[in-house]
Amino acid sequence: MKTSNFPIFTVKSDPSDAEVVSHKLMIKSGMIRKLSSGQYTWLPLGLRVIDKIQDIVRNELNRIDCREILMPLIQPNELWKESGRWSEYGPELLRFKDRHEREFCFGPTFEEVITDLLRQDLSSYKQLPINLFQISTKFRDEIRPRFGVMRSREFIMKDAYSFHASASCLDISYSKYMKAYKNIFNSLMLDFTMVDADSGNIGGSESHEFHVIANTGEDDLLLDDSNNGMNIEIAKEKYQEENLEKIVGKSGMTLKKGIEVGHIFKLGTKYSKPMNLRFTDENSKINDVFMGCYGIGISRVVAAAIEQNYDDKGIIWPKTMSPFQVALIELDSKKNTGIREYTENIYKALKNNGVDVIHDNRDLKLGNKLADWELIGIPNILIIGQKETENKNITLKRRDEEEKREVASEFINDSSLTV
RNA sequence: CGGGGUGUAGCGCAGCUUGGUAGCGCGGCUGGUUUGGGACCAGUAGGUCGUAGGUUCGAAUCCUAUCACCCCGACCA
Repeated sequence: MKTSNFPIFTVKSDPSDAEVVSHKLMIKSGMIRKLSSGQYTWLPLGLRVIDKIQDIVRNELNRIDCREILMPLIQPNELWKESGRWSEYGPELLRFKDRHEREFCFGPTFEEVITDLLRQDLSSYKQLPINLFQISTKFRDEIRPRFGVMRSREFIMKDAYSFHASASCLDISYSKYMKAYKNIFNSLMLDFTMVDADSGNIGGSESHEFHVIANTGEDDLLLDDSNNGMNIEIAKEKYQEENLEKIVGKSGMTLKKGIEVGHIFKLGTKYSKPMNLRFTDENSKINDVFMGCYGIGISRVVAAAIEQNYDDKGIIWPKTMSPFQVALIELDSKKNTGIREYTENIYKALKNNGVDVIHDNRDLKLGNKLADWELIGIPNILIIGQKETENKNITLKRRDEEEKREVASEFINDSSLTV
């Protein structure tokens, strides 16, 4: 990839309407632009980060044999009436009529649609378990969207659903997802915790939340020294206490702020029963299907990762979700074709090595280019100008190091440049 | 929905109190000099001052309405 055909839209000044650091940095680095409140366009740079996260999520879900599907964004109200949520779900559910006066809603979550899907094709216990997921844009008409993509109305979510012949099978699957989620957030290199949670609007018997720990988080968590614990609603119930300070005293644990990036639920038969999703078991008996559902806020993960990894220069990406592994800066190439040739060779060699590299061939000064790539947060910056071309070496500036250093051109084979 | 705030050039802002026909920084474009941490000089383009109405000889400025956006709260994955 070269900057000549990969638009870089960095800006110098802080956007006037951004409050939290992730929102500011996502705008400044040119990852997103606002369309209207709670709705953002993902630019090429931002979308690369989304893609990196999705790759990791897909990989882990494939490992537990969860298969990908894609469901429509707009859903007919009949299904929601069947489940009872047409009346239960608040104004967050954006409803509208089509030209035939049929009522629809924008999908905030997909239990109804997938339950309907499965009841058409599921009949026997021999087909179970079934695990499906999708990654798609969801819409929730938030009371107050805020903090950029942290709490937006349109957002990208991975939602998975599992279907089982019994509660014990659901339990087994639930722990598989729990493990997969831990793998996902470990792969994303985030400081996170899993806590006992309230199942809220989605419903069901048991649920756990995954939080990225960050001071700017909107959720209160009660955690012990190893960051195990529960969300604050559960804590209030458990300790029969509303006052947060008293809860801390009673529990001996600490209050921390978290950004909820994942939530897993044991739904049981909450949807299968009212919507008649049933199967015939080995004794020819008809039973309700046991279900689980498992969400990850992909777009929110991006913001959460930044809240946890930045400095005064900009973002510091965990390498697994960085839009690029290497920014290759070419200097002064106008006056000396040897520089261009040497840089081009390094670029090609990096690509041949499978390094995810962006070649900055813009006609800008070193300071401008460094500032851009440090703002964007690329882990490795390689600089090539007159000096390096003559010495046949490269200057390396790591995002997490203060000083630049000269390395031999063979450095392009270094394993630290790949994920 | 309640409270607070902001809308002026692509971005960030000043001007508004005290009405006289719009300015600064950054960015853009052209030319030149530069070039290893956000260069300099010269020139140039770009704005129905959120929108609508009103007051006035005259409105970015005063009045009314309205819309959008941000913050706090209630709510929520």
